[in-house]
Amino acid sequence: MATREVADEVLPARERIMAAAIEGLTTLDPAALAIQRICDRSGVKPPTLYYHFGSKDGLVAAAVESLVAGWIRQLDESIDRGGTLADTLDQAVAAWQAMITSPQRPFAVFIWVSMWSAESREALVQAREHAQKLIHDEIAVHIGPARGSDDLAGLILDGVLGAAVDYQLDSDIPALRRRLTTLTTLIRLSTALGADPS
Amino acid sequence: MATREVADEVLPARERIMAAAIEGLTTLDPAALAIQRICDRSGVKPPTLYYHFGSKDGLVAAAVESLVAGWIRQLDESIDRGGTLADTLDQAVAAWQAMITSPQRPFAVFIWVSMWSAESREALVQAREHAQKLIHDEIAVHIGPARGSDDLAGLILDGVLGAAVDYQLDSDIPALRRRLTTLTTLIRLSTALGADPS
DNA sequence: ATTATCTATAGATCTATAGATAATGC
DNA sequence: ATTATCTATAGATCTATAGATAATGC
Repeated sequence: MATREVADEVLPARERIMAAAIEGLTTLDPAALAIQRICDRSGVKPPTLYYHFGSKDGLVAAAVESLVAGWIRQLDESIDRGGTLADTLDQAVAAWQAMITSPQRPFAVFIWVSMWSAESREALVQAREHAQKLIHDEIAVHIGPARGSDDLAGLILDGVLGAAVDYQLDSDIPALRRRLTTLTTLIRLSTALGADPS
Repeated sequence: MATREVADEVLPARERIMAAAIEGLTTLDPAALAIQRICDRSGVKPPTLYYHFGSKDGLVAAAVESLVAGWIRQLDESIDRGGTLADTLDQAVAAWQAMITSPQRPFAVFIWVSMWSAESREALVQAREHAQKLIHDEIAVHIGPARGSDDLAGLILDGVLGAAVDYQLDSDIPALRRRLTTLTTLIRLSTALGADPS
């Protein structure tokens, strides 16, 4: 008998399959998503996988949905409401850095799925909107509802996405940190001036 | 006989294969990169492809190298040296928008390859550095060599990358334009203050 | 002689399913 | 009776190559 690699044998098969699919998605190698590999890692035979998820696309969609829910939870928890703007920004940098460098590579999965899986695109659009709203609300706490503050929140998100792509390319943590702090510096600058890009 | 889809029959086989591989890469569907499909589209049999490129990885690496060279040429040509900062930024937005929305989707390929092909990563790192240097030099023309201006150039690139990911997700051209102009507005703001994030 | 291309196929995958069987809940 | 899992396999890929043959350059 092969060793189960991903999940403990006591978990229900459905959850073991999910865990193995998520593990495959986060390795970022499209070939790693093979049904056979997922079955090997979850100690299950293909018919069991198809019984629970219907198809490979169905499994990927379910795994992405689970990942997205986790990201949103993680983002919500990382927001420290009530501090100064400087504190909030420092904590945001720490949270983003942790997400970008974590082994689950949420941003990399986000980017990869946004290009590969039309079926899961809607879930990603909603995750993006949720994240942008979080950032926007946090800015609004400190500078009030300024004109253009929603665009500013979008720009911050883009900067973080870009930094995640860079990190995927060079795996350079000091450079990542510099990119994120450059971003927050610019936010500070911009909000100090009223965040009105016109 | 099947119709040749990608390149005219008079081109040498090697170039027809390259054209088909690039077309496959830019469709962004990993499955579309199959050897058989590339052969069908270039009117060639597999042994001819292997004769010229040795392996699938070799072909992908050659195609990426060709794409990267094209991107760099395109970026170089899009720089209008000698105008005001405002003119330069307007033209940069137009050039970035054109690249992001072009059918060859250079940013999407860039991002996709950066995650998928370890072999081609070095070419992408160099392309990124070249682009950052271009942006940096253009800023330096207008505000002089300021402290932090290289970080600012990196941030601009990240913002463009992030906007490209967003566009991949929602295909929303007005939103893309807004994201890019928000970015250039912030550059204007930042350079007006001396581009010193400290 | 060398360079380029083909016919034909090996051998390893991959997704998915038919049909049998075991476990579970009423 | 229903739910969950298995054995076994179909059928369609996929990458890559052995070996024959045509085209080209000296």
